[in-house]
Amino acid sequence: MKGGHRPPAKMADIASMAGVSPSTVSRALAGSPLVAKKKRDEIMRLAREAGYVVNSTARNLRLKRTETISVVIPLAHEASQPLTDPFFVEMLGYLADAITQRGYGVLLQKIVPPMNDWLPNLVASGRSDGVIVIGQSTEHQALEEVSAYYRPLVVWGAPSVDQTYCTVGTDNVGGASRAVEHLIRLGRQRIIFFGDPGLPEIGLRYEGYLAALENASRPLEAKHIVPSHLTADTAYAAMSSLLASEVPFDAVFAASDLIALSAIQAITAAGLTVPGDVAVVGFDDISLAVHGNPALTTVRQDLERGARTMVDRLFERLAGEDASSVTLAAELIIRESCGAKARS
Amino acid sequence: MKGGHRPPAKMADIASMAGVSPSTVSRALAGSPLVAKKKRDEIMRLAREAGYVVNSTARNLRLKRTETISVVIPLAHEASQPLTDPFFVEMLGYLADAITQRGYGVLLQKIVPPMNDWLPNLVASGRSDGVIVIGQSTEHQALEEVSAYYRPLVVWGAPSVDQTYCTVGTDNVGGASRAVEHLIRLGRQRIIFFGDPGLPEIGLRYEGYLAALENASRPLEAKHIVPSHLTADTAYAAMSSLLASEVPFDAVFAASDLIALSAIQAITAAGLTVPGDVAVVGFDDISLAVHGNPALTTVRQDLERGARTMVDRLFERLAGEDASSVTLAAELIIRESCGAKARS
DNA sequence: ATCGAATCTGCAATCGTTTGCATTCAGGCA
DNA sequence: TGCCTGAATGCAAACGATTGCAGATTCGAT
Repeated sequence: MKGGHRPPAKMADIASMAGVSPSTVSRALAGSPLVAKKKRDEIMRLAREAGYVVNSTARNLRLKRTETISVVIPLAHEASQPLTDPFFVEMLGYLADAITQRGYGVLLQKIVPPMNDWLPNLVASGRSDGVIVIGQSTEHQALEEVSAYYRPLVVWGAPSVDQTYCTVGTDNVGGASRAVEHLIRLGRQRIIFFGDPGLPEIGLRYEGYLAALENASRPLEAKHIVPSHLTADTAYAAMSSLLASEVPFDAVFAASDLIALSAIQAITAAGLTVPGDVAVVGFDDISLAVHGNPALTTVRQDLERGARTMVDRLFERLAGEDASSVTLAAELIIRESCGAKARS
Repeated sequence: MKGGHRPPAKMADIASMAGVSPSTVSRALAGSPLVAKKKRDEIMRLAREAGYVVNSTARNLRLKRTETISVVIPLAHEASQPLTDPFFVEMLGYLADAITQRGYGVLLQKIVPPMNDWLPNLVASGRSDGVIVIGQSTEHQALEEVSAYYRPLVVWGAPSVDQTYCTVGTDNVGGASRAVEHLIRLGRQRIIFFGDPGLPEIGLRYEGYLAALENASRPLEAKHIVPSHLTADTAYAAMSSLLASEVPFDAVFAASDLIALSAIQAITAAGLTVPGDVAVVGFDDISLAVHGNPALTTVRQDLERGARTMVDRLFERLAGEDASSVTLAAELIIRESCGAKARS
């Protein structure tokens, strides 16, 4: 029935079965009206019964396209660790959906930045028709260079002034300041920024944090910033040592949910309560945030929409249009992790 | 320098630059000793400067291989939801690592099971040299059929008697019974099995659960089993209604960490404590387990090793060897979620 | 019967590599 | 000089599809 055993059938095989030329088979399978309906159906039936599927390598070569999109995940931090960050992963899932829906394949690429010409090479290899990069990480320069001559490239992240490549991202500044304003409104006095402002997106969140403090005429004390890489483990350690250092604080604005959740653990482990002693706000709204204990107040990035937008933009660019960068709104999601302060 | 602008250079271009034939360029780039060292270096230099990269589509066609592995994720439950299950995702990460290390690409495929001939089609399309399926889900039949004629196929999951395809998986029975024995040793009286024994792997975990109870001469009460699909949301709801139903229990053995974490939330939300009132054990040891609140006691599946094993097996099969199924040991990881019982 | 148009179908070139085989060339030896 | 060997190179045929163009067939109308 669905056979296709030893060497998989090729178009010529189907052709001789049907007593026609390969051209006709090709046209028939493409549903071309050039071949008579009756013969077309007959050929399709034969092909199905033989379990024939066109060889996409050959097809791609002839058509000069691959119907495949590369999704690359640059892992600046986390060394060679397997992609563990839920943010990447959720984004990847949505991207896979959006790309698959268009009938394209998803080629997954992990990049650990000491690699040098990965982007130009990826582009030149012709393995995919377009490239989506999740996060600029430290690769701004490489992205900039390639985008000068390669159109179908879309990057998740923050737009910057000197940048020509197309980004899609969340309003980091606005989202962050809304979160911090919320903490201030709740009466929190000393709000820590927990994250590494050196990375493009985090830098913007830091800006939003500063803006909110300034707006409320709160002075910034330097020790309220904690540069920290974005892994769960380092975040836990950083928070623990911060707690041990006896720097006083009653709120934490974490640059991502992942480190926010780690921070909560560290705080709880130190015998304090969240939100009683310390309020915590995250950023991202990964699916775990709502399941955290306590559930995490956070700034929501709409990844589904973001992913769809990136894919839309990418296909516009594939079609020759000149899609430009987009910034998506961020939404503050209020949950339990920054409720009422304990009286002391 | 690294140029390659309009139409990307082809081999013939490099050939004419170097004043040789494409054959020579091809051989030079492959490092063949057939072309004189001096000329070889010259050609390589030229190619690098021109930013030339061989077109892999053409190469693949000629060589009849793609240097790409398909990784497919069947989503039996969760409808069309984007891959959110951390188990899949961690596995995917490790697989991507192992595959990339061999210089192969990773083609990601999400399957939502009402699709019919996805596997035969995937295999026949020639887009990849081999296929790894993460979880048998409900697709046992399809796997069985295809494996009859297609060798390079490896599946994560449980081996079953009538099965010819190659699986790699954890010792579900042993792991589960060790977990339940641990609960019994801690003095827990009524242990719920929380999960859907209908799925292959879960079924084995259920077997282990039964075996442990039987060993301890504990009777099984039917209401101690909760069939439940594996999403975080449905698990929360199921646990909530179980708590509301006033069925008495003091321990839960959850079929996965994901639903274990949800269960903990539901239990906490109902005003009970973990592990004081209810002890909870999970299965998988996803990276979140250790960061849970409380940290989750669980049966560890060594996904890194599992992924590597799958890839090893796959490449053996690609090489024509006849790699057979493997079962990996499971390890009980004791953390906070099933400590001492509260006295009542 | 002849012609024209309308339908189908097949030929052959093409996509960019790789590689078996033939060819060229240089140099060594008789 | 002539011949042979070996190293280095190029020719041309794949790989398996798609498609412009030309050829074949049918049919109706004159």
